[in-house]
Amino acid sequence: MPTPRRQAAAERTADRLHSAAIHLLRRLRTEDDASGLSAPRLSALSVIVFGGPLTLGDLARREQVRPPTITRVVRDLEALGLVRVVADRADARVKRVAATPRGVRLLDQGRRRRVTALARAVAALPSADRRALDRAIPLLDQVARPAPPSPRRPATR
Amino acid sequence: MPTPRRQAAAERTADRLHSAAIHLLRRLRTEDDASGLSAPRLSALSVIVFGGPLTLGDLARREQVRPPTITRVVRDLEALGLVRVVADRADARVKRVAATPRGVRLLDQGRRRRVTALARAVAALPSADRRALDRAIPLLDQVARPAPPSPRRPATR
DNA sequence: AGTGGTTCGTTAGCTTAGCTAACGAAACTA
DNA sequence: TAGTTTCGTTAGCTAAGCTAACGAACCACT
Repeated sequence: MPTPRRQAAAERTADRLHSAAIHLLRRLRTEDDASGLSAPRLSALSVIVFGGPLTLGDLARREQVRPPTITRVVRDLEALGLVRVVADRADARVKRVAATPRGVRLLDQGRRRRVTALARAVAALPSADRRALDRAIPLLDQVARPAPPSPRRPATR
Repeated sequence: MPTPRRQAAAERTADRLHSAAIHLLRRLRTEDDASGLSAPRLSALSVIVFGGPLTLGDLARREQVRPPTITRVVRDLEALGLVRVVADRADARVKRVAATPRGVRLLDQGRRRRVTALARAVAALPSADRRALDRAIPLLDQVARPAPPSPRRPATR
């Protein structure tokens, strides 16, 4: 494919991908209700569960939001008994946040529900379509990755 | 494929898709600012541009939001001079919304800017991968769609 | 011709989740 | 010890979603 046409085709793909991602996210969000947690809270909880005890600043960076947003999310999650905030012994400015057993349990159930709804839709596809989807997922992750400094893949652990 | 294994495979696919969608959306969100339009507005404008004149109800369904949300989005897009709302001649209840030339232009420019990074990543893929990705996008939209009443695709125009 | 239900879109008002600006407390530096 | 930086919070704004309630237009059926 000549370069200009290839570029145009890539932009069309990127545009449709953008739209599809928005729609998919909306769809997933409707499943959040069942868990009782909204998407941002679930996402933060997920990071806390898998990321171990984190400072609030780290959590904000991982979630790509500003500190005040994290303050509120953590406050709410704590009020729900899903996380526990403890003072750092070495530095009195920082707070560390960790998941409670209840938080871990709820995350797992919530995620399962979300995935299950999606899985039903996936299972309803003809098998050729399922294979096509399966094959595309690593590509999604790849294009979602921030532009690497070198064209060569830098041995990502 | 036997049903239990098929179900398990679908759950794996759904799980990975869930994760990929989150990553992709985060990545895209960082590019949104350049266009001057928020993601929901851009998405609605895109549907209007490519979907021809639409009723507000149709637009709401396509965007998977409730009517009041669309009322507001369209009002704002109209105030920005990007779309035009006209009365339907046959039915005085409905309104049709179409893109203005400025809307088309802005979508194109905004889209171009916004998806450039993504398009670069897409263009960097081997052509077989690009084809695979392209093929999967309608499937993403399909699994994102709320569960249809019948398993048979109902001849969608 | 009217009457009763249905559909389309809007208005009102609420919630959630993001942001910036400003600030206090703690830590670091010189 | 005095100034600067860092961490998190508070205050207050905006965007974007929702439900409930409603008016206007249409449709069906006497």
